[in-house]
Amino acid sequence: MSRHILVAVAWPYASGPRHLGHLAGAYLPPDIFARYHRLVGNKVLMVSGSDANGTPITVKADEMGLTPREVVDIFHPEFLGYWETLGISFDLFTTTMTENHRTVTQQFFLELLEHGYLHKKISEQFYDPEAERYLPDRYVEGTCPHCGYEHARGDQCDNCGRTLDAIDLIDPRSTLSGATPVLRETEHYFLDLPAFADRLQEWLEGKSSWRKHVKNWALGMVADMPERAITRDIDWGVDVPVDDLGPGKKIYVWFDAVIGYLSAAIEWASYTDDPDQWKKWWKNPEAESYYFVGKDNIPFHAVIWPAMLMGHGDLNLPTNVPANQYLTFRGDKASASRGIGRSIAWYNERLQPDALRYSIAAVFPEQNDTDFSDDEILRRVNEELVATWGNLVNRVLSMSSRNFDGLVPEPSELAEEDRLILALGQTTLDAVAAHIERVELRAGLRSAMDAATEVNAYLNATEPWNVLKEDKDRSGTILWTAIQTIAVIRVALSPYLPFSTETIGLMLGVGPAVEGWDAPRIPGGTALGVIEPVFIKLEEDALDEAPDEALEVESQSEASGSNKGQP
RNA sequence: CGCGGGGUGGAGCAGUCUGGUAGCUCGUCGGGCUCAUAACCCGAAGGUCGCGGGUUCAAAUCCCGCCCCCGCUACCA
Repeated sequence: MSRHILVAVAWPYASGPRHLGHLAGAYLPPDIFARYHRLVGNKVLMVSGSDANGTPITVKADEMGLTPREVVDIFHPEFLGYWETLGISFDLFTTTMTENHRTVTQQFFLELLEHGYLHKKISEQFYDPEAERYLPDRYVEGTCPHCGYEHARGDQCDNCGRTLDAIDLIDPRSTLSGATPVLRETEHYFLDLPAFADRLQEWLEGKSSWRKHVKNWALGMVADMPERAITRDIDWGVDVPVDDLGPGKKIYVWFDAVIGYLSAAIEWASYTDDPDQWKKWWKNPEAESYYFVGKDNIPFHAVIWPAMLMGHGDLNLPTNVPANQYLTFRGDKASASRGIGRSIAWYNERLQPDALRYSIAAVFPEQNDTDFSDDEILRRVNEELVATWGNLVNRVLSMSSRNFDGLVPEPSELAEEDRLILALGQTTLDAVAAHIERVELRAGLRSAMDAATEVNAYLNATEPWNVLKEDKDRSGTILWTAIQTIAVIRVALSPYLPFSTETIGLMLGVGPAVEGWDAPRIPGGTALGVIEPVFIKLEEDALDEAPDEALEVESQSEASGSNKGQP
């Protein structure tokens, strides 16, 4: 029976290029997960979009001398380019600037208001009398109350690293005008999170399959939650749908960003011939939803968004939030100034998409921060992808093609060793499926690659190239067996490596598409395609950059913004 | 300060819940093979499992204390 699966992907801020950390944390995992489920026959809806609101966008706009909308118009297309090149298979990648998103957000707000979960509260916030506007924390600078550092930002002190409250700064200054900001009372709507504490706790404790760091962090947070402001004194964002706060208020970005998962599903459905079908993923209690985010976003997706959904009612809560930890580049000194700032686009220009997908998926930081470097990419690609899998395909198919008239050999009687390796195919599919179902994507990839190693060993043991000289039938049987197994491993790897999957399908004579999550049979006599190496072996200096280029990348990274995925 | 996660052979990770001679991928060294993108296969060396106590016949695994790293809502990967 086919399941409905919502694959919700963290919304990247359209404030700068994305880098490999984002890819590993939030974008590649959901694609692998979604591709697998589509092959199994489940109904997948995978949505996300550019987050167009929020301080990072306005900061960036001020920096570039553009309007926030113009900033989004620069980076949103860049993101679309990443997904296209890397095959990240969104059903919809929209933005939070759409009329639809505005409407859905406002309706959500009104629903919570009606249910009594939103309260107005007056608080104090810094106001810049010269610029005539309220200041977000990071627009305020002053002396750190903890260490005395004179240029601490309102949200954090760069010297001692402590998280600050702007109000605690000594001798505060506005970074906009230099003026001394004054505290002003301002009224805002707050989400009554404490009202959900008990329900959240009960709900979270039932999540036995969640990753430990996600569940425990969420549970720890539930124990002591303050009410949380959902409006702000800013002029860029979604309008508050009630007018009793007075002018100059917008919905706070984190509130509208998570609603994007819902609004994007609704927008997607509006383009189909059944505009109501988003409900199959959101209102059908059997439907599942998986939220792919970085670890910094756990509070929003494992606690606050579920609370909002509970308050709204009639919408599905997350099935799982398989948040990844961080991919770090610290270990490689040379990369400290390069790898971090490099955009996904930079790597796309230098690597085959599947090579990048492979090297990242092999090190997904699923349990803890994982260190990564350009050397690691080269190694993973050359020693694992090219040598083990690419070479297996190449050695088997070129031998078959050359000695059997470009056809898949006809098998004769199977030996025990052949049956064993054929059985490996189904075992591998089952193992990979089990891992992906549990969102253990790295382990799933490992299982598939292990199968490739076993086939290589089978070939070394059976030596079809020698057998060929005395017993062509036997040699053909061995090659037929290897081809069947390659065909299965191709299926198992297809969620990870969609591009080479197509290439290999053409070589195998079965066409580019994978039909389903099961072992295909390729009959003897099938015409093989043109056989050539699938993956390009990388030169050692493939990721070294030219000197002049370095400067450009450096400045780009300076300008580049939040690399956080999310609200 | 507090909360969560982590600290395992040269690198990256699994194992910790359900104590019982420390495992995987890569690298290194040696061997085999030669169909294949100098690719593939086999074997070996290499770890007092962050530190110090404790429980136990037995601890990477349970308990206590300490140290270090990452994150905790925005430009930090």
